[in-house]
Amino acid sequence: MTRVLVVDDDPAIRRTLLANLEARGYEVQVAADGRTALTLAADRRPDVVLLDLGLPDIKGISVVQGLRGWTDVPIVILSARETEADKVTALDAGADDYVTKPFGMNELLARLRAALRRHQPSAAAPVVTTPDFERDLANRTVVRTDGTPSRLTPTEWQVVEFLVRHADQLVTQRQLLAHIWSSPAEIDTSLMRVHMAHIRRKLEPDPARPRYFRTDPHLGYRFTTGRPDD
Amino acid sequence: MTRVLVVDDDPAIRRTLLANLEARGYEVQVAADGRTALTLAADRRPDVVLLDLGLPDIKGISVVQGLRGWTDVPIVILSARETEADKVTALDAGADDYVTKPFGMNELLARLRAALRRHQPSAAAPVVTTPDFERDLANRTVVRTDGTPSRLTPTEWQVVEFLVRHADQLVTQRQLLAHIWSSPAEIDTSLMRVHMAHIRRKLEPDPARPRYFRTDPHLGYRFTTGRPDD
DNA sequence: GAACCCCCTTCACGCGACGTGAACGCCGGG
DNA sequence: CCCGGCGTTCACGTCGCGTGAAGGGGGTTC
Repeated sequence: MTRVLVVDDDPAIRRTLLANLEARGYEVQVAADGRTALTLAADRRPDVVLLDLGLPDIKGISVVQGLRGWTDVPIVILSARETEADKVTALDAGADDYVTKPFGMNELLARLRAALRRHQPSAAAPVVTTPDFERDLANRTVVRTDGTPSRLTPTEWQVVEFLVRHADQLVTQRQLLAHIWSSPAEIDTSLMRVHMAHIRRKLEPDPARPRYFRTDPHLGYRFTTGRPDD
Repeated sequence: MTRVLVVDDDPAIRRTLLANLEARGYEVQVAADGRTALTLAADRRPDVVLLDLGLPDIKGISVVQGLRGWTDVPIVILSARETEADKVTALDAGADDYVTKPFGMNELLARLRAALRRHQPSAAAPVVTTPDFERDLANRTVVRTDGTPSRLTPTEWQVVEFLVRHADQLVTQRQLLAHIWSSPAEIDTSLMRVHMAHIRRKLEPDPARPRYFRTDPHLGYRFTTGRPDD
């Protein structure tokens, strides 16, 4: 059963979406404000999020950022604002699609299907444990076995998330730039290097000789839990 | 460099898109009709396709279907038609996004970035295997059967790639120089010799007596998986 | 509204890996 | 015996990568 999280402060729209989605066999959760949305998303793990940008408590954009800090769940924006700047901001924050109100229900459903279709559900468990540290998804912290906890910034978290999701696979610089920075060409890799240095300092037992976050020269990086072999 | 395939029969729109995309660092290919688009897509393997639905020869929808038959490349539809039915048809045929003309360039670019961001290039990895080593295309590594993995530098990889693609065929020095170093004449072959030595040292069981990367005196090299016969 | 703080980004520098050219030794053929 | 092609080694310049430090922008707090 596909789970949809609907976030909108307008009860009428919530009702309409709920009815239409359930009629088509989706399992629907609803939230009226941003905080509830973030909590529900973490708790129920929806397969797709329908998000209204005009929320009472926190900005819709913050909800996008909050979600993107730890999940790749598809996000379809619903908004009455239709200026280009609004759309660009939301899409670059990590949203997958942007539909302006008033919207046609059939089009919305088609865009929903498109978003679901291209999303490959993350294969592995969101919790990763290595001999040296453990990733705590809930509070976005990492606990090292020597006791010292460490906190990752949003960007660092995204990089770790992406690498962990492709464990033992090569992740090219290009993939990272495209996925996290939406950068068309590999114009500048220095940013990545800085963030990788920060990540290693926080997670690696010996940052100078990385065991988990390895470098593939001229290609990219890879996360591996394997033996420390060289 | 990210490659974009632009498909539109209107020269003015092609020009506009070409200029804007190239200004942002994309590598752009253009096609004015559906057949050209399909050929170009198969030939050049773009990272994303911008497709106008109103084409002279075949229906835009057919282009979407033709592409989806063998590739997951993101497709962003550009169309003057804005009825819901058109959008639903295109999206359900496999398109990733649908933008109606006239469109804002910034929004289009943002949607392009979004489409690129969520697309994970499929790792279709033809693997070459010999009794002594195995070439892993996705990971850009070579694993020798004795267990020791080996990493090829970019130049070495190019040479191996070229030779393997012409397995059991003679590859002349001139071909190698032209393809990898873009040197018109065989001014200097010492470079090749150095790189061949490196490759053999990394891959051959006995570098002094090459089994896979053989020399054809006065002519060039050849890669063969056959028996060690002489 | 102003002072903070966090975090992303940019720059400079050192180090090691890689590509390149040249020199040398080996071998087979003329 | 000379000569040319090939494999190997070495030195040097360049580039990619890791690291430290500083700038600046957005959000939060009072």
